[in-house]
Amino acid sequence: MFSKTCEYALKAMIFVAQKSGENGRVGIKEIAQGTDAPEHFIAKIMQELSRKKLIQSMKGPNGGFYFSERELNASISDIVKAVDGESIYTDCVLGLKACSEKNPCPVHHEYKEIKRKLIHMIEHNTLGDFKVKLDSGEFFLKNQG
Amino acid sequence: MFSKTCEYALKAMIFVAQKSGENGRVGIKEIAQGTDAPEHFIAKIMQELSRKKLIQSMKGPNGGFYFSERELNASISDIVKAVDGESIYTDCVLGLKACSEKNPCPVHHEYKEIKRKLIHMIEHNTLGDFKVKLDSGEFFLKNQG
DNA sequence: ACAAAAAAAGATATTAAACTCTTTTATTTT
DNA sequence: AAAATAAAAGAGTTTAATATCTTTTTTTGT
Ligand code: FES
Ligand code: FES
Repeated sequence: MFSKTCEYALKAMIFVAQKSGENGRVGIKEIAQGTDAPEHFIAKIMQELSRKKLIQSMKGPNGGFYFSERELNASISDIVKAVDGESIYTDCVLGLKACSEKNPCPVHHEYKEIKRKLIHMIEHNTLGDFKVKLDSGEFFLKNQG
Repeated sequence: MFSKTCEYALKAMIFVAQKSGENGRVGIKEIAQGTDAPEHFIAKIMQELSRKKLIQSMKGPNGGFYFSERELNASISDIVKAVDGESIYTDCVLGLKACSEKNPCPVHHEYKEIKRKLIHMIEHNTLGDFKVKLDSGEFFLKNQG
């Protein structure tokens, strides 16, 4: 569904949302550890997200990534768009140039319902929401073991 | 959602399902044309599907691909499994090793509903069903123009 | 039997995604 | 000011997906 890069991005953002707060910033090493992602790769991704103002960063000792309130209101969808572009909105299941009513593929009418729910899911979950969810301990960002 | 290879496979299979029948077999060139796919690439894919008994093929003059009744009962899901494997069943939205109740990611509970519908969609649409659909002229396997 | 047609098979090439390594810049602490 | 820390930036590598090209085998029609 999403690119691997995007999966890493989402996990990292959710991880930082949970970890950061009063206590301060979260470093790349900690993010990589906490989400089972390759350190240098996730660093690149965070760099990009930072450039796009979806997260704050600070260099130097005690530096790292963190959120201001504003950014905690960003939805999964905002991150997905930043990394994978609009494809989830425009892709046709069978790979037609665009998913549309004018040139529908044979599964279009069944898929559009699903797509609606998919989009609802990513647009109505903010990073802030996940912070609460993860604190409950019922959800994970990496496999146990 | 599906790999490009899988999209090609699906379109090709649906195309042949529609075209074949009393009139006979459908050649690779015609399939490539009719689905906007690279000829040599789709040839490879059909080869594999034929080896997996999801479609029949015949070499030589008037040769090509065709279905027997049995194969027209195959679902989208059968083709997806043959090409992309089980990933649609097992993938976690955030890329955890597996999508499961035991190690759920933060979007799992919302996603599993969607996934259920997705799986229903691919399991309850047979190639035969598409034949009818496409004959109606309301659906397309490639972009117009 | 021979030539033509068409898929099967094998081998190779291209491209894009995923990942790594090295150097630079900003910030803080001493 | 100097040293240490950590992200930013740049460059490079690896791997997997996508695509093409060439040869072989099977079948049919003459
Ligand atoms: S046109 Fe194919 S999913 Fe909408
Ligand atoms: S565990 Fe992530 S979607 Fe099910």
